[in-house]
Amino acid sequence: MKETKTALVWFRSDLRLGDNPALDYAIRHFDAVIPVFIFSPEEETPWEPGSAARWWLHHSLTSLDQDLRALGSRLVIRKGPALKTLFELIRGIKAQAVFWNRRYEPAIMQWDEQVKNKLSQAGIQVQSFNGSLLFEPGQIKNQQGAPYKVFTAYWNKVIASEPPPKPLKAPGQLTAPARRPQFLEIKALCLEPKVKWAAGLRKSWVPGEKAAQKNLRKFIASCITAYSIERDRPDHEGTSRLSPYLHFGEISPRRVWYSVRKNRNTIPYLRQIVWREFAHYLLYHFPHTPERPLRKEFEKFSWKTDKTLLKKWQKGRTGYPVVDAGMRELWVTGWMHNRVRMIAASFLVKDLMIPWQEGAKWFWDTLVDSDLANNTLGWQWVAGCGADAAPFFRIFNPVIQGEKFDPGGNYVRKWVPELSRLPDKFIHRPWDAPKPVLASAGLAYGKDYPARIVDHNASRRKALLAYEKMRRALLRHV
DNA sequence: TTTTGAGTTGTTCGA
DNA sequence: GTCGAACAACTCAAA
Repeated sequence: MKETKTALVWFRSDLRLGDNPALDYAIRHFDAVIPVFIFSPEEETPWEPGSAARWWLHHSLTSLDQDLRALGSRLVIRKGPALKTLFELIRGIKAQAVFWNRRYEPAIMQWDEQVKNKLSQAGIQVQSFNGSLLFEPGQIKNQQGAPYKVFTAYWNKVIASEPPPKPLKAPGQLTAPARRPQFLEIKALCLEPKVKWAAGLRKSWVPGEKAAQKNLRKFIASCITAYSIERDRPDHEGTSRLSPYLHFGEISPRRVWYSVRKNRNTIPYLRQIVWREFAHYLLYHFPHTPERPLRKEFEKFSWKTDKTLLKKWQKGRTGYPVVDAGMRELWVTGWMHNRVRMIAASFLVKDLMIPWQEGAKWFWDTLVDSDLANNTLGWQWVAGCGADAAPFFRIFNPVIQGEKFDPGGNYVRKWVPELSRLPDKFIHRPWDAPKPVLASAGLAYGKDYPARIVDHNASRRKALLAYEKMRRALLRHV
């Protein structure tokens, strides 16, 4: 009798069955395939999944397990360390091979290298695949052979290159091995928060591959052509909201790429998908950037550490309605509209002059889509210290931004209900509202809703001065 | 090697 | 109300 060939497929940030290169390869070359997920946050420090991401992961694993059951399989859940666990599984079921889709975070890539070497040395067949990016980050270079630091140049290169591989079909069935290894219940990973805090997340999201596909279809059918304008409106549903699904790999960027029919109207959205790509590319080539600025001169910037102000920002009590709305949306739903992310981030970095790393940490813990590459790029972009960043003197005015992108104030009214009865004219500047207006809106200004914690005009000037100082110091050095 | 043109998302000021 | 320039040079990438 012929020996049964068994392979492990190690699931990580690719919690899907469709367009999953590692799974596809294993099924085509092996008799039995065992899907495995190993939870080992200690191998991701200091960027282990935050609270919101853990909640998402719990439900995403549940969904993946359900989809696997429909194919006659189950997801084998274990706790790390990854290498040790893989060896245990291999011995237990006599597997000959391990396959996985790569992650591109610097620390994880180092672990992967080790895992690959040790497994190979033990005579196990090992192969990793690209399941989460359109292009291999190492392969795109400018004419000088160096990595791009300007998005448009990167974009031009990408669209002039060979298109990414077409997405792979999901398997129709999965042959289980004769003996299944022991596994944990998903609950045993303790991913769900103990406090009731997850209610807002549950109300806002349905994690999982099916939901991801449904959302993509819906977005393409109804929003994508108006995306370039509507994406800036936090009071409308103009974005795809695919970020958490992309982060956990519940949908692949290749699927998105090929589902979007390319014409003039859809380019703005594809550009965003390529921005995600660019973020991973930069993290790959500049692995220190989650902690330190890409532009070195910013290490000399005179940031302020003020725990009280940071807390007020985190809680959405800055006194600037659009900033507070965003921070509260984040806290309740685990997500914030991108336009508002920029406004809120600019406020932290420039109005409060608190280091961008503090903001990045808070976002990391509270976002369901927290992604090291995207989060790093976003914060460094706002702070002016990253690739292709906004110049530092470009400072968002929270009132103007609010009036421009939430003109009816509906976004603010939704998330800052104590302001909801203010007329449009004052919804983004309650400090200007005359007493009778406040009274008829039922608002005790400074009590129900906080007075501004800083004056934007003054803090803007201070930030510009600090920037000027940093530049001068740099020039003296040269 | 040198030159040239361009660079996600802004605000303010003055004409 | 609308428009263009200034902000402040600098770095990047291609020719």
